[in-house]
Amino acid sequence: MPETTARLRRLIADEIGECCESDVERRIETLSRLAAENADADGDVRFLSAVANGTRYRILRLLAASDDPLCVCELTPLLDVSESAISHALAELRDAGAVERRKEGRWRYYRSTERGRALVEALDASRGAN
Amino acid sequence: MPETTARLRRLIADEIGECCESDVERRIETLSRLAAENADADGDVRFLSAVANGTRYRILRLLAASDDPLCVCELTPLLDVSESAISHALAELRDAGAVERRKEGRWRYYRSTERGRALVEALDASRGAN
DNA sequence: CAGTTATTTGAGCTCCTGCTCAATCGTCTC
DNA sequence: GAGACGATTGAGCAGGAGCTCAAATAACTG
Repeated sequence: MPETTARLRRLIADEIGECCESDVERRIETLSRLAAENADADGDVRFLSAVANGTRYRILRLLAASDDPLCVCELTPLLDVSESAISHALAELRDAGAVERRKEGRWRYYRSTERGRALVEALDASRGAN
Repeated sequence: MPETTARLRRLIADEIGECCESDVERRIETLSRLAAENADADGDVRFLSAVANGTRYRILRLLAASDDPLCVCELTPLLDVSESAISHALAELRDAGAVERRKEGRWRYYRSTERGRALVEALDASRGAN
């Protein structure tokens, strides 16, 4: 990584007049601590990737908004993709921890997790904020 | 859509003993209203897609956590991808409304939007909830 | 236990994503 | 205005995502 810090060094020099190697290192140190605080970046990205898709996001919204859990056959008529696609989608959402499943006879009831609801609420609350 | 409601009909029959066509329609009606309430699904998915990537999510976290806006050259040494990749990433985050830009001489300073911060906070708050 | 029914799983195909490299755009400095 | 500099943009490629179809499970029903 020879060139990655050259510009940063000049930026710091711009800001405080002078800049030696240790100034650069200190700044990088500080910044990298920022993002690390209570983060599980990979887990979060897995969660976000699961939700970042029209079909899956719509499913999550339905489940998050519904008081009682819903079963696959209730989702099917609302989402113009195949039943199979919905099942695949639910599996991904479940892996990611956005959705939970309960078995009951041959029906499977799905509902949103806390985290799923938290995401939907955050998006609703911040809509049009900026 | 010939087959999409057949199972739903049987589910309702399971639940309430009987089920006619209008019961099915009423249920679908109710459910589709659920997800529609204060939603902009496409916009949300665009936003989520922008954030659902290791590089972009790390950038967002850095910007969301930092008190002052950061410039590209401060991000570069923290994110083992090219400067160009970071610029692409920032452009996507900006399009999606997760990040804002301020020009200052030849430097460009980026900071998170309200919405970007809201997302990060929701994820941090719900970590390990389920 | 043979047949339905509700859902899941796997294969496979197409299209989209994320990166790098090279070229370009504005800004500043001499 | 020539050159350096910070950042951006576009082309292009490898690998991943999202869907459908067909086949497999698992549970109930006679």
